[in-house]
Amino acid sequence: MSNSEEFDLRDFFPYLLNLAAEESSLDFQAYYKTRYGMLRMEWRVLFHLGRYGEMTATEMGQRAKLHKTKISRAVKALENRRFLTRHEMESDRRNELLQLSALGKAAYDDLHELAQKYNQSLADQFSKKEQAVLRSCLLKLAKL
Amino acid sequence: MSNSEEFDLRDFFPYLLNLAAEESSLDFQAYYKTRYGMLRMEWRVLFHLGRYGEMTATEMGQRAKLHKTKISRAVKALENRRFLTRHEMESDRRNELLQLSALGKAAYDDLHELAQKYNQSLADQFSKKEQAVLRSCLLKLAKL
DNA sequence: GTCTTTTTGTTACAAATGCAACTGATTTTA
DNA sequence: TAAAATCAGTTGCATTTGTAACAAAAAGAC
Repeated sequence: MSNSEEFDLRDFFPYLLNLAAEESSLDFQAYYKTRYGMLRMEWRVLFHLGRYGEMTATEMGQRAKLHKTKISRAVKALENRRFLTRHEMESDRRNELLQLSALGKAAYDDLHELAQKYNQSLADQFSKKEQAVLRSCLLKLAKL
Repeated sequence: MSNSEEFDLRDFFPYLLNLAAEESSLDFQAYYKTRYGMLRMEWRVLFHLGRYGEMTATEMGQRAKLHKTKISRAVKALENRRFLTRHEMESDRRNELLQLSALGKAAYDDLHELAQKYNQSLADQFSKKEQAVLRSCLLKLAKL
């Protein structure tokens, strides 16, 4: 029925990508979760604000391809924990400018630095050449 | 504050992997979802049984690194839809041998073939060399 | 001007997941 | 062999997510 030459899950890129994504996120996730009580979306929002400066939720949604409900909830959670503040824009009161508080910036700096080290430890498994190929393939697959 | 040489989300492998995994799964996911009403876990369980033959839930859990509750629920759903049957093992009545029904096998054959084509279309974006590097990096990252 | 449409962001409800407690079967220990 | 520990699998509950309906503000039609 199923001979050993057959197409295997280990050959199926979506499967491999999912496993690799989960596995490679675990330790970092554990850090921001236990240290700052953040969820993945909250970490992403924090990162975007820390990295690219203040912006509105819609702007972030376009940049990061995140749905507005995800952002809305992450922003609320971050606001409750005093990591960011919102400022209604006078030009259009539907828009809110999001920006990190000092607390948020401190968390960003810490996580940013850790992310960099963490990433390096992942990359160190591979040669420079492999890293470059991997990165460019992932960018293509992610349609970035 | 944040200069443009700074470490970016696009350099962060866990992030890239997550996006690539999501994006690359979308179309295939849509197929088994609309065609067979399956969830991701159900497709994985179906695939394992179709590809590797009958086995117990625990065996599958080890093979696929899936938690037993996920398997339990996926098995129940597949059983309800008549895609598989269970057989209590006489040697140890805690164990249940899972095997695909004819219906399940048909679904597996269809999805297996599609997965292969789908995978090929993903792979076609890259050179043979790149494909090999990508695959080996992902296997390492996934700790397989 | 006011009526309709679009846009920003929130909320409500259903589905999916993770974790821990549970049942029933088997093995170990004393 | 009786009590305790272990193991396979299930269920319940709390958390997270996805979808769609929603309210408020702004823009456009007329």
